[in-house]
Amino acid sequence: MVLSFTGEYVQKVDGKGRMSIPADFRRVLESGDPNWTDGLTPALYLLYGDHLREQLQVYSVVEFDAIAARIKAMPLGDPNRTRLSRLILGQSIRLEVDKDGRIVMPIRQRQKLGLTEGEVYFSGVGDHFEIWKADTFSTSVGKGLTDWLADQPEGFDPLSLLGGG
Amino acid sequence: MVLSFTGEYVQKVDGKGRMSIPADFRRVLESGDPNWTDGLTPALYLLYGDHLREQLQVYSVVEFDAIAARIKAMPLGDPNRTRLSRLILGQSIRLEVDKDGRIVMPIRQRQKLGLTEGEVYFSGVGDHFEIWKADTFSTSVGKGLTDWLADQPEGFDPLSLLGGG
DNA sequence: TTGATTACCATGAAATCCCATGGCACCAAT
DNA sequence: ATTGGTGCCATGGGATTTCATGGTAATCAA
Repeated sequence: MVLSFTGEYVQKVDGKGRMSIPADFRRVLESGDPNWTDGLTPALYLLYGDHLREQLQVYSVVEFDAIAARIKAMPLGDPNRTRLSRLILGQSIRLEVDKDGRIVMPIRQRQKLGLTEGEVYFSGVGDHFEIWKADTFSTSVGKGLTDWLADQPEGFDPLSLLGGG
Repeated sequence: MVLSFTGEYVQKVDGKGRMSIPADFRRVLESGDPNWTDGLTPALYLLYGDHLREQLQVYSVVEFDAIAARIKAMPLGDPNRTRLSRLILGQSIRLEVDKDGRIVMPIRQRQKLGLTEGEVYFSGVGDHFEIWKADTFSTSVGKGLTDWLADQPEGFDPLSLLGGG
């Protein structure tokens, strides 16, 4: 059974860069780590490529491996393969969740979010989740979404945006 | 468990050509060296063939052996076998990581990167990693990538370049 | 001998481990 | 319903180890 990341959470980051991974997300990471068994802690892949502006992304091991395999399946000379290799493989780190349920995010990645310590915002997006500086998300992204909603007609259902069906 | 090389790191090279292999990469090299056990130091293969312009490549022992085996499996008369032999087998050196986690890169290979001492950039690419002169990478390759990203539409996700599913 | 290479130590910073605490939710028994 | 666990969760502090790096001594080669 493949679990998916849903929900949003705010956690603290201390001076060492430690942050608790929301328990619900840990369950998903565990289910997505082939090497995980009860009692162990799961691994994850933290993406920080240049295509990500103010956020980082986290994938489970199986999801990341699947992406890596698809990159590897592209023709060797393809410039897009090179770009993807640099952005996805080159700009990501494998991290282990520690036994207290935390990861230590390196200083470089924290700086990309615009913080060394403080609060981060986690947002589940199905096959991965995003990490934002809490301030950044609430003032820019969250704001943008509520503004957009305000422009929609009364009784608007976002599910109407679904294609196909 | 086969680990893969991910992430990017900048390290210093001193006048003797010594450079630390990023700790994460050492873990991958260890897992890819059949002769490695706890307490020992792993070996690696440094490729500097003429097909590599301003970079060098490093493969773990198992990965390199696999490539070597595929070359040997080609027909003896095949001119491509000869070419591959020269570029991959002929233009590579086996090195041992020392107990401080460093390798000594010979002067010839450093010169190929355009440096004798200074800073080098490591970039993980899955089954191997690349070594660049730090300046070269940031001004040419890194620059090219960010320029390309700037040309993409707002909210562009590089994963959309993946083929198949 | 002399220059180059290799092995061995030293150090500050950073990362990791281990333990401790308070809070909240869930369950059971009164 | 109230009380008292029991356990997981988020968070903090201190001690310990690892990393990256520089320096010095020993070894090797010509």
